[in-house]
Amino acid sequence: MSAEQTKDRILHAAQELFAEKGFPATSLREITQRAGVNLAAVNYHFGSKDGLLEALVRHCIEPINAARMRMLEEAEDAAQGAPLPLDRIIRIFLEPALRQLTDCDAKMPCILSRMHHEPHPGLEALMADLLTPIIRRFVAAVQRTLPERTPSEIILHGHFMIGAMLHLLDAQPSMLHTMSEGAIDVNDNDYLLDQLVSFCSAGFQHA
Amino acid sequence: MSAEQTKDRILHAAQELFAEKGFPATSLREITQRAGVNLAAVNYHFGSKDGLLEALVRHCIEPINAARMRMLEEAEDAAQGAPLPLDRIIRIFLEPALRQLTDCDAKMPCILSRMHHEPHPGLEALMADLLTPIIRRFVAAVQRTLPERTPSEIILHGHFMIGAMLHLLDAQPSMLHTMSEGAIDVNDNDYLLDQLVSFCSAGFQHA
DNA sequence: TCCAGTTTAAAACAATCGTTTGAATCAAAC
DNA sequence: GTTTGATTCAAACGATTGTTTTAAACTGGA
Repeated sequence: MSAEQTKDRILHAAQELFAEKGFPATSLREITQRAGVNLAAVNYHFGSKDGLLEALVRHCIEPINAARMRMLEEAEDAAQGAPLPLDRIIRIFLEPALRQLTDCDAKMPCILSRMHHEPHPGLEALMADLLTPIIRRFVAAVQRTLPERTPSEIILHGHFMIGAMLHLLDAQPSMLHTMSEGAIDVNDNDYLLDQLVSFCSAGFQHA
Repeated sequence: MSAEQTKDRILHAAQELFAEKGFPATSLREITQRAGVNLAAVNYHFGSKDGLLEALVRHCIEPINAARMRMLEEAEDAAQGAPLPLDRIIRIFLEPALRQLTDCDAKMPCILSRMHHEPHPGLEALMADLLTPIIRRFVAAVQRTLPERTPSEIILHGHFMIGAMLHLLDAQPSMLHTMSEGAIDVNDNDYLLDQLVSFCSAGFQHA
């Protein structure tokens, strides 16, 4: 097995287990067993368990943020300087994250929410580093659409939006399913995305 | 020291440490040391570390839910059968939770968010048991105000609202503070509550 | 074929974990 | 003052943790 294959299998197993049980409750033996590699491979390839976590965070977040940046730039280019509709901006922010639910192995709780809520030393700073440029970019876009809003208001509303998104991504679809007595199709990600975009768009524009 | 004092000190120390570092990463030795009690006291009074977690969850959640129930019933009684304004319902749901931020020791990350996101076996079911009656009660109240909404829609919007609330309660005020370059006063809980209520009220009423 | 560098394998490391034990201590009832 | 039950204490238990070590297996270029 090549080195890249080994690293990928470790990352994949770690993503599943961290999402399912959290970082401290997951042992390296569990990860390497599921990945089918030797225990020492984690320390060899990633230096430490903490190193694996940081690599996993980057591995999961960076593609999402890259997609957000690309889609926002394409939309702004196409608009030729005109402000984008608010729901368009919000959808561009939310869709790459929610798409994880569709692309990932079925039923896997999403690692993205776990990364935001895992209280690990240094992780919050790393997440802030990865998210700050994206947030600034989207705040600027919203400000062009809602010029009467202050940046602080937009940031606070974005905070609410991210919270709603993370909670939807979290391992709680069962809660939604049981509470609605099966009426909500938790696998219909297009519907969930539409509803979330509408909810947040209205929230941003509140009187 | 009486037995009740011992249990309270353990609960208090556990609340701080679980909120700060999460459940699996917090050792009983750390808790008992901070509480100033003997290590064996946890197993004596709560049976096990898991038993302590369950007791803490009930200790933290039940007062909030009791306040929600009481305030909603008082408001409905005063309205004499008329539907309550939406923002009134939402404020009654959010305020008892956000008040924790004011009442708790300053700067303490809120345990409420951690409890929702800690992936511990059995904890999700316990949280569902504690929250289900409250949610059903509030869904019924909202449905009287927004009769054109289906229960499923209200539940989904409530899900978004809870996500926004938990993210605000989470240990991320520093993120808000730095992103807004200090313009957002993260200690002004009245302002944060007002904004969250407005955001969610608009979200519930979206076209 | 040989060799240098890389990756894996199994075992052992010290440290820490939750839990249990049994004696010591406490408070109150008789 | 003695007894009884509840509570606290220090110590130790076995198990598991992340990490390191040593040798074996593999890799691709001369």
